[in-house]
Amino acid sequence: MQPRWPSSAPAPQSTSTLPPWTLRPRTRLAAWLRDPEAPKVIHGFKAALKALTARGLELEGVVDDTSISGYLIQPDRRTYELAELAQHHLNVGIPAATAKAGQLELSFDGDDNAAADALVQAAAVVLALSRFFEDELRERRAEELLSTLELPVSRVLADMELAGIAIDMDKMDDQLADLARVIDQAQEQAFAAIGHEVNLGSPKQLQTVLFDELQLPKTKKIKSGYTTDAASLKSLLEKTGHEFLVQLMAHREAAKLRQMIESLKKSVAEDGRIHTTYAQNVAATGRISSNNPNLQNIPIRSEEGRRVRGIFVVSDGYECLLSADYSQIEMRIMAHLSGDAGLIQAYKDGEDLHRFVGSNIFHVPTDQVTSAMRSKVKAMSYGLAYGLTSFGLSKQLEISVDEARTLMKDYFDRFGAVRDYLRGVVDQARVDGYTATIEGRRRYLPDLTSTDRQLRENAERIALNSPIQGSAADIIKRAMLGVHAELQAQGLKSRMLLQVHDELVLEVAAGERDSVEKLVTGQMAAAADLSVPLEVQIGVGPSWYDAGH
DNA sequence: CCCGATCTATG
DNA sequence: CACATAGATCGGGT
Repeated sequence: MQPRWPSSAPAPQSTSTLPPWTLRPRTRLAAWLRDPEAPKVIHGFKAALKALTARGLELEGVVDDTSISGYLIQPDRRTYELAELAQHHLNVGIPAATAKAGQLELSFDGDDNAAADALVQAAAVVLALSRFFEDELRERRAEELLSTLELPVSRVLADMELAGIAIDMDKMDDQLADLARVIDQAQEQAFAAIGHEVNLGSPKQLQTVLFDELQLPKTKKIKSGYTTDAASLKSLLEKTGHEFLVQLMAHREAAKLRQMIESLKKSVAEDGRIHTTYAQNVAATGRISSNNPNLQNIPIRSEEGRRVRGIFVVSDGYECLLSADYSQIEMRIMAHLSGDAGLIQAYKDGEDLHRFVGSNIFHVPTDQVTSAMRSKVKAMSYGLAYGLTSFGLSKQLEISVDEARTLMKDYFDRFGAVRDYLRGVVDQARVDGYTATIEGRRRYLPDLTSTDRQLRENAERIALNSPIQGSAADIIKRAMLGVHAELQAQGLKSRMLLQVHDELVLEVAAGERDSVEKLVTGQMAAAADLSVPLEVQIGVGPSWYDAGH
């Protein structure tokens, strides 16, 4: 009996990013856990025990029903460990597993019994191995984060995945038909503009058309020549007014939307709903990611794209969809973390932050801040949390580097605490080797001391951003726990469906609208105790489009 | 059939 | 020469 990690194996490396392995699908896992008659558990577990023993691994502690499920619902830990297993090229004894180099995949395409068995076996493996990682968990001071935040959130996510969101198939088909018309026409006119056909979806062929045939001015260089991205096409159009560009851009946008809707259509389950899968262990900052399909990047910025949100609808028995989002949460976190008195007061006073900042750095009264000034300020304020450079700002705003530099200087002259904070974060991270969020979630950044300038500066920008983005992730996770618990406590039938980083989408049961609105606002606002208030905006409507604000 | 490159959607 | 993601398509290489 060898309960130790194989001595030949290298020690697990501490990495800043948790590996992207997921034990899927959580929807079935959640359903299985809720299944009152799940006697197959015991059978599968015994088989797992045997498989483990055969490989010289030992299970410690209580190995009854309770402790099995206890580990089954620890996806963060579970996936981390399975990934480690893969790194060590160990066969975990799961029949459906295929272990390539550096990769381990669990497949549950069989019947439910097989799926359950595989899950239980995976759980047994995790149970056997979890203690190898307890040291690292302790080292990272992450026990509380895991037990009070991530694990409870995991259960909430399981509910959300299982619920899914209803889809209006007719509306979907209408939009597809509309887009097909736009695409056909744009393609036809694009071909007419250059006198021949070309694959509009091939950047390489487009390069030939734009820069060889049409002799348009050169755009930004990329590995394969010159870029044909949207920003460049737009600037080319402004310079040349060429009809081909108009049609190409129209084609790109419509084709992209059609593709997205087609893909969403394929994701609609038997129940007429889309069930995404959330991952807690992919984004290094602590954000949740969504895949299969990704419901966190449904268009909103252009009106054409935004209409896609109209296909996400409220279902029978419910009154409406409700969208609740944090207003400027990252800026507020920056105000809080930096302790900048001016910013904090502005938020406390409920001012329009960008207008307020604009008035300060342009030295005009707030009512004389033009929309051009405001949008510059907005771009800069957001950029600060990304490690903005004057060059980057100049490109973003299409202004000179000098103007951008002046803008930043004026900002820091007025809000010095922000500059000090940003500088301090990087210095501290260099000393500690990691950054931390308000909940203590760490991101290790070994590259901060690299001699490679590119690597080091990348790490520095990551160090600036991670506490901010990560703290926002912490906060909305706390809010989700609060909303989930409070819905239950008040015996409401409304339910959370989606999370989009700073937004929650709920399906409101008949007659519950007022209480849900109050509850969600309250829980989101109270999810963290910052030196600035957390404001929550609410919208309701029959579809996600209508609930937007 | 895999994978890097390119492009684009979101916060 | 901005932070964090997911994913489609193209086209060259295995």
